[in-house]
Amino acid sequence: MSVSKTIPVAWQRAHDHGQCIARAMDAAARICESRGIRLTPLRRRVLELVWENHKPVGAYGLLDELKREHSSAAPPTIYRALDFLVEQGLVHRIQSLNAYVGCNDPGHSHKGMFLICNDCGDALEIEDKGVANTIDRFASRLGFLLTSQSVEAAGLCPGCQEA
Amino acid sequence: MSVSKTIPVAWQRAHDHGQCIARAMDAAARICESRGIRLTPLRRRVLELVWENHKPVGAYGLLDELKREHSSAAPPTIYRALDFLVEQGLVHRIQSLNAYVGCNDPGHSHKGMFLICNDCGDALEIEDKGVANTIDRFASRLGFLLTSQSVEAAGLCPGCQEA
DNA sequence: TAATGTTATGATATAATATAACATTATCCG
DNA sequence: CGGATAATGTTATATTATATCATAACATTA
Repeated sequence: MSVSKTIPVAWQRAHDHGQCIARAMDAAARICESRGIRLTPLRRRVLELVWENHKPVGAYGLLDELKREHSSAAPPTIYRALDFLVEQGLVHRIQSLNAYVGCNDPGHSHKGMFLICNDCGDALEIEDKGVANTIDRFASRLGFLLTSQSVEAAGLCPGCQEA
Repeated sequence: MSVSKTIPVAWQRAHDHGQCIARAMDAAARICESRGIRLTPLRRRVLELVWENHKPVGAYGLLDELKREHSSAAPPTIYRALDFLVEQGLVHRIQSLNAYVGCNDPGHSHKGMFLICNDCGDALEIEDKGVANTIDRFASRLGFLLTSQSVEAAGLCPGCQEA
């Protein structure tokens, strides 16, 4: 991992993926196992492709990659796999980009929040109970029954500000 | 305005549009005037159409409405007008719906937050400094330079829970 | 008011994203 | 095994958004 004096350590640490793919695949296998649902080879491969990109990637980008090794793949192929992975919380959908990114911490339900760099396209997933709780409070005060929430912020990451 | 015993007053109040269209059009005219930019008849009419829908409406829905009175309208026509209105903060784009809704409180920059009903499709804009500030703090701690944020929560509004 | 630059709109085409619908194959479970 | 369910294959199409170039309206200055 390279080091910069001007980029906050917190950001660098948040981006230190390490063995993230292997860990993510292991976690996915365990989660599906424990839920009695099927992480088929196709779904597994799509999850790998999402992780291999290391940043949000669109459905058609993934489809192109998948086609190289799986010639029958078509739009429904990739959308079904992505729908499954998102439902199981293994992948997040970034609404503002129409793109998908691996969930850093699958398994226990959590409300994703993303910092998205408009320059390099990277997206950092942040775990924060404060925002989620504030939204929950608002909703319940208004009698609104929440089922999902999406928090996305865009701007420039530390690295892209330097350049 | 109809009254329900089980729907929180806060929600009902938030939905009491009253003379909202007229007010919104006046506000838009004043804002554009003060900024030295042009609220052309086309842009003005698109803003009215957004408001007349009273809930988030897609670009092609607006286009169909616009075409009835403006036969030359095509996709770029509506997207240009919407881009302008969003840039000026007169209209919000709901990312999770690919739809547009009038801004309740244009002029002074504010971070929109929306409660979106999956049943009736209505979206309530909420003004909240808490969420925005939390996101700001996170970003600055990580050295991330924020330029925009989008907070959207989905579920069932009080009315649709009753049904 | 003619020349020029700038902004807005017209018009056509196409890109990019997502789903419908139905056929076929694989897996589960009695 | 055999019937039910779930997953994938296949084709077609719907929906959302942008690229591109041409023309028109408006603004600025001479």
